[in-house]
Amino acid sequence: MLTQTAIRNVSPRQPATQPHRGPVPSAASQTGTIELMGACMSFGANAEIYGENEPAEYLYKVVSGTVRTYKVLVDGRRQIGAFHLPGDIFGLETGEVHTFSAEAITECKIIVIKRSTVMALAARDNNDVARQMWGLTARELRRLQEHSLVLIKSAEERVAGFLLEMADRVPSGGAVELPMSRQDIADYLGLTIETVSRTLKHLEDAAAIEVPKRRRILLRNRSALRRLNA
Amino acid sequence: MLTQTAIRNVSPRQPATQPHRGPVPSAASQTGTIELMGACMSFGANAEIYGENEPAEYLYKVVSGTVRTYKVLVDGRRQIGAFHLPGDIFGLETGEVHTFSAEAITECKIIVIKRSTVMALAARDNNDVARQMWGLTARELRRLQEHSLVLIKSAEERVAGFLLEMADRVPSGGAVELPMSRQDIADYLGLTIETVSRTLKHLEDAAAIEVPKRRRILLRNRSALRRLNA
DNA sequence: CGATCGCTTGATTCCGATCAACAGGAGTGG
DNA sequence: CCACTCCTGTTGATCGGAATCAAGCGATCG
Repeated sequence: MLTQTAIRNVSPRQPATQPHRGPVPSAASQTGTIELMGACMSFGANAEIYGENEPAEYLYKVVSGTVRTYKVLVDGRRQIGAFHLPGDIFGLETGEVHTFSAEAITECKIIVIKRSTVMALAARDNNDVARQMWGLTARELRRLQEHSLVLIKSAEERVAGFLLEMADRVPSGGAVELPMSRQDIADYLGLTIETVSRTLKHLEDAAAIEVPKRRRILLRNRSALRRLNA
Repeated sequence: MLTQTAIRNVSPRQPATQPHRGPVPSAASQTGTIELMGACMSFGANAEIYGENEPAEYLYKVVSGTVRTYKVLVDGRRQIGAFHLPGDIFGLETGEVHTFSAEAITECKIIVIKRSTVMALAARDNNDVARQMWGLTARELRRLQEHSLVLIKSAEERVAGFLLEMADRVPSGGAVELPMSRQDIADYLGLTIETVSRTLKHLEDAAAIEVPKRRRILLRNRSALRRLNA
């Protein structure tokens, strides 16, 4: 068992603990054109799903759990590009290799589909599949375009925007259950954990949110958050 | 002829001066599948090409000149998403409206193609066109994914990275002729003009670059820049 | 029960923003 | 030609927000 911890910055902040396990046939949550062709796999918390620059042989759909995709610079700084929640498809590439790494944040069940299968289908028969792939890519592009605005936002605006984004994606009525750590949030928003923590406090003091448990956040005043979101 | 101009945003830093002119038949620089179907138009410096949330009826290919795409927040902060140089295609959307605004930075010649034409072609005959569209979208996604790393970079790293990016795109051997202002660079990198200016000075002092004219930059030491790019 | 981990809170530092003045062209008109 | 303005970019001084450094705290777990 790896006891290597507490290195913190200088390298992987959340070292992956488990490599791929063999495909574990399991019930898919919903049906569509694509996910019929794949097997369901399980990943433990912090398990690596794939690494940057690895050949992109598969495409993934989250059944349960949460996934982060990220890049790390040589000196250990990490940028999380996206969080993927149940229903989301990720790992879709047109190039030969993955442009990001992917890790399970929590325990995950994920449908894994062979890329070649999809591509062949898109090429031969059905150009509907090709359009579906294009649609997914474009959707991801729009998300990232929106996210690029964080560059010109203050810490408060970033955190407020993040909470609204999460609230939209997990329609659990007023309360947001965060699957990811403060460090993950920080690396997604380009802030430090301390700043994320302090900013949540500010928002709580301003009565915009309530934080009954660390990972559970109630949005008390969405319009205030939206105003902050700039 | 539409004369509707100059409504623009609340506090335009670079107000658009000219609306669309009528299509001006002109020689295309290169041939491909797509640009055969379009007309060439001219835009003056700072002319608006399209606005955010306007219906995305066309798709654009730069023949000459440079284009910026951007979003502005209510309070006037601007984020430039991309610079488009000759050969680049932009304005491609899967949704019904543009997610960014687009303006000519310099005088531009641009091929304008009806979106419906391309889409119809992609749907009916040729699924090669659909794949080409997908490829373009994916390419843009990768660019933006790479750009998202600026969030965790210092001013020096951002500017160094920008210069290398531009040098790659304009293969003019060692020297980079910048078509955009310092303000544009700043809004692309999430910095201020002052910081961009100072950082260029630092890089010059460190003998990594040379700035004989304001818009002309010589990369003296690329490996140093690459090291800074982190 | 200590131990570890994830998070919070406080003190201080520092990078880049802001405020402010100035410099160098480019264009204009006398 | 020069005097003028306008515009873009540079440079300097100061400020401020977030990073960094450093404890401390409260869960969860062996």
